[in-house]
Amino acid sequence: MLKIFVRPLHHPAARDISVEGILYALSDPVRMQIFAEIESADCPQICSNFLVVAKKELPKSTLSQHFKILRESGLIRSERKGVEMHSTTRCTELRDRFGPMIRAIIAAYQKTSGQAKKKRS
Amino acid sequence: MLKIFVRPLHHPAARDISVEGILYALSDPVRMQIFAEIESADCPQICSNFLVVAKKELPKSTLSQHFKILRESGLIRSERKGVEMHSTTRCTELRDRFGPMIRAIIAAYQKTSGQAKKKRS
DNA sequence: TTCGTTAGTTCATGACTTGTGAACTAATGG
DNA sequence: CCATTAGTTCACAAGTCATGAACTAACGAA
Repeated sequence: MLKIFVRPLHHPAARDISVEGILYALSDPVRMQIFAEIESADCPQICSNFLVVAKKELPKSTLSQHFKILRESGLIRSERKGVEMHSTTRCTELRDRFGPMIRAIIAAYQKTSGQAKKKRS
Repeated sequence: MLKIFVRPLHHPAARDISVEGILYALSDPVRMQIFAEIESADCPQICSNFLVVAKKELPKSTLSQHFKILRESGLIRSERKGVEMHSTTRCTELRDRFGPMIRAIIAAYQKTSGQAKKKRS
């Protein structure tokens, strides 16, 4: 049968990473948590996607989408390692392009998470 | 007839402002532009909503929604001044709660805006 | 007072997005 | 070659967003 299912794993070039795209990616609590975990585990940290997340009671397809959005926003770089997927933050490129923004976001998130009573909308 | 149409103009308390809500609000290019304009026009700057925006070729209802999202995320404070609406950034509260995050986002946005070739999704 | 204008909100709805189960791929280990 | 693990893709229901139409609310002029 030989269906060719190349799955390209697209990562944007550094110059194509936008502030808006990053903010959008991190505006979801699940993605923020995932990214903060990868980021704070000593940059650049390599980890299996679904071990990092410890399933979080979310379906695989949902997590797969979240990782895709993080990847395509330029925040993480993913590589297939055998049957697993490993992700690292693109922290050097991100710092070069956006200065202290990412660090400031993670710091603010870690300082305030779990204490807001309301959410948007 | 005397319909009472109180329109409350809700602003969240500082402790209820979340990082995710702010990132979501600023992940839209129109809102980012509006906020950057208010913010960079010397904090806290008071300005008529629709003059700041100079209509941007968007319908009023759309802009009204964008201002509402900025307001309810906690980024701006709005006040009715006669027939106009005036907004200021809540920069002191935001700095107290989130440190340099907002400034870092605006700086990164101003440094890179207009140069990304692709956008999210 | 009433009319007109300006500034903005609310509502309804159609278009787009997002989350998820089901079915799939792809690598590895018996 | 079958089973298992890890993850992706697809389809579609449910939710969110953008916008025109209709409205409010303040003010100025006659």
